[in-house]
Amino acid sequence: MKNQEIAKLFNDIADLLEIKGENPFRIRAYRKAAQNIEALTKDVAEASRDELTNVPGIGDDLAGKIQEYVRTGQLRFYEDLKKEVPDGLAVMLTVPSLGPKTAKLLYDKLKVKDIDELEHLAREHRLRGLPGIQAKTEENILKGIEMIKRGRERQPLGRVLPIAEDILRHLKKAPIKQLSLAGSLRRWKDTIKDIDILATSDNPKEVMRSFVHLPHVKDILMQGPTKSSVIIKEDIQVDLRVVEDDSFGAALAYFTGSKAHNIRLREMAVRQGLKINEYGIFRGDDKKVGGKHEEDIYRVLGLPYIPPELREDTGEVEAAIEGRLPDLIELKNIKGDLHVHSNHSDGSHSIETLVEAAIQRGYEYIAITDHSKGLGIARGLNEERLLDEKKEVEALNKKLKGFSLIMGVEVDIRSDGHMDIDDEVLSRLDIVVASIHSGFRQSRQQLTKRLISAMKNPCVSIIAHPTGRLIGERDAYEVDMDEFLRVAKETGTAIEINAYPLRLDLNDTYSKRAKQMGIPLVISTDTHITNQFDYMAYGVSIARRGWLEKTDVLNTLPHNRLIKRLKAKGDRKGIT
DNA sequence: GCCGTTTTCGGCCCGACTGTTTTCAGTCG
Repeated sequence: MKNQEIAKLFNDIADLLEIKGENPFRIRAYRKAAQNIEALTKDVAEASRDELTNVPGIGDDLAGKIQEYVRTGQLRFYEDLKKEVPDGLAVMLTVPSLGPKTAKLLYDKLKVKDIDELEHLAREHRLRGLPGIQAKTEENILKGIEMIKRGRERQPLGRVLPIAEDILRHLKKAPIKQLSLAGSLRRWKDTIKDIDILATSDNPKEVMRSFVHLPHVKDILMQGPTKSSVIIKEDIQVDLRVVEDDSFGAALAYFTGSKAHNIRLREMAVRQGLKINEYGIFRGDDKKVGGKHEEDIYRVLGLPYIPPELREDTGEVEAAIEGRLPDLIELKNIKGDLHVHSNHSDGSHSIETLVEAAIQRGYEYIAITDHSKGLGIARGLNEERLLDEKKEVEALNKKLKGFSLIMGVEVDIRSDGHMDIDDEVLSRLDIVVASIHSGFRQSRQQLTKRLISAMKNPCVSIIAHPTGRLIGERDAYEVDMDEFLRVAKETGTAIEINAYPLRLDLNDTYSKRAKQMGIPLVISTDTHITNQFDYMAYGVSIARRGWLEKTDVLNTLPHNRLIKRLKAKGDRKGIT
């Protein structure tokens, strides 16, 4: 897919236009288009001109630019633009507190065009004296550079959420009435840049004081009467906003975002003679018609409530208008976990212990899917040990009431595309989860071929963590996702949304695409130790962000129907 | 640069905080 590439191109163009001081709405058009292309499930390289202009935010001009880029591998307009704006100047925009105006000023007056030079001049106090720049600005620029060096990239949701919840627990000691996470955390985005918190209080001043004095805080970025920002020890920015109780809903909607979603709502509001801000929704001049509850905003606009996970302006507003919002899957719909490791391979617990933990979580079943022999490091099972495990599972199953163990394996897809366990043995299992654990550096073609050969094996029920990404540690390996999804559909193979916080693989965008194509999905945790069963919430959040409903996910089915579905593939009876 | 139950031209979301200013521009979300 060229989508990411083109999105980056448009964002780069927007940066350059900003430095040039171009019309801000033109700049916004590029950013908007970039964002929509990024979220698009269809490959723009294969889209017709009509299909392109049908994408919101893409008109004739940008469609032409996309086609030029797809056809020639570059864009004349961008190449010309780069000649006008010196190389590397756009990088300066990554410094917090330094925007396009200042970057341009620094270049015009001092010929500064990269961050090292900027740091040097700031240290020598040679920036001050320029219009609008004094000691404090110099200091802030140095602080910003410091932050970049520490690396403020996005962090995995699973790492940030527990920290955020701990901050909430501490904040509750302040005189607070209502308290909520907002921002991308509340939308359950898979990576998080900063933690947004909203509170209501009769004594905002005291809340702000408590906030900046939390034990987590390393540095205070700003502190105002209703809004403060700090950096915590984990190098994450935390923003706290305090409003009155009567504005809680409006503020929550506002701070949950996404920005693009909010802009859509506000545009709708303006057309209806309404105005939305963080204090409420207003008719005409200043008559407040809602804002205490988040639902007010949507109700007054004539829309059904849109869940936070959908608020990305990727079609949810249109769906709301047309009354076709999905009835999103919920954690409580999940009836069992289909990817679980025991101490037969690299898990920490006996199968009995896993069963107890699963029952505690209200599950009806789990699948035992230990590694196959190719994964020596994980004490993977050969055919013989696998069949021994099967006997143990069968014996346990006889003793269990109201709970079922499903006997399976996580079979390694070898580098030549063969399964690491004999087909005859695979066919005797209830479920076969196949995945790639080696040869990540193979070509896109080879990797795609391996996945396809696994899906064409009638014994393989599910492809686990299909792109192999580990957020912040390892990029997804190269797979032709179009081809992968097409074959999944053709063979009736289910695809896993792996809920392990560093994986979250499939991601939200591809989950949505898989759903649209009618491919069955499962949500599994890849549990190696019992408390990892709780990662299911992260998997469900990806599913919700992918617009999935209960009926799109196989492990919402009761045990007998699940087994039928899984067997249907091998019998080539099709999926019902 | 996009877009249209006000519009094919003239609009385009809204406000807090900071620093450098004597009333506001720049940045951010």
